[in-house]
Amino acid sequence: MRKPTSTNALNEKLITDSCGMANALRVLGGRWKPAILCRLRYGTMRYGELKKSIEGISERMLVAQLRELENDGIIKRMVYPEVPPRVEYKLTDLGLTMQPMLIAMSDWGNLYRETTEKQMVEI
Amino acid sequence: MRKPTSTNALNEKLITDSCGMANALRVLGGRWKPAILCRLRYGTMRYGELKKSIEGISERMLVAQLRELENDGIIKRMVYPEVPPRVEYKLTDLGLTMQPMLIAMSDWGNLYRETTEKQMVEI
DNA sequence: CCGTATCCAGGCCGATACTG
DNA sequence: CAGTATCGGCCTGGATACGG
Repeated sequence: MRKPTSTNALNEKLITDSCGMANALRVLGGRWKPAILCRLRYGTMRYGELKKSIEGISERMLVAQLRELENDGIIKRMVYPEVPPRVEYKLTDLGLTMQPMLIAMSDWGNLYRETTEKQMVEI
Repeated sequence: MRKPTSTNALNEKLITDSCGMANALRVLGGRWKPAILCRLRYGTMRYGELKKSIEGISERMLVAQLRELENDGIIKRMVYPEVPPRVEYKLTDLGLTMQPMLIAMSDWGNLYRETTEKQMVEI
């Protein structure tokens, strides 16, 4: 960046990359979205299963984060007209394309924790 | 996840992965951190260069995000005792290990934008 | 079982002014 | 040039109670 031969090309790449990262962060950056996405990587789950599986989450936030992921096209919500009601969530095809990114983030996050000895609380 | 043979092993993996992602998000999740990290990927930059390069950022936020990245061990701040003062920022070795993750995020974010036709503003 | 509705606290972040 | 200091709005997210 000090003395680039082609400033315009580099600037375009910077913008593209920054926007890409910002896009990714906007979609998966939420207090509980990592936990939700991790769980749905292994298959379909019901609302109640998610709630029980994610310790500490409130119903308000679970619904809110699920709705955002749904609106962003990452997960699909399937309602079965039964009594008692059943609602299942699964990744969409677009959601499945996140896998390499999610693995890269998980790997680096774990490397970071091991390197710095800082530990996180969230599940 | 519906009927796992070994619930404990899966739960541990879920926790590890979620914590990893949460760690990663805590470190690089900030309004301007994508922009900063993208720029430092290409080499050392001065404070003023960063400020000029990142459109719309205020000095307060630039300093704040730089300090957080520094405290998290991602970037190094180098002060040269000259007049006028000169301060340079660069990625640490730990910061360099983020590259695969950053690329994965940038790639997916761009794929997401192309797929959904949603566009972002941030640089 | 699967959610909504309401209230509210804390922190993120922008704008502005000032300094070694 | 490279920052600090201060104020204030807004949005995220937590707690709690209620509904189909």
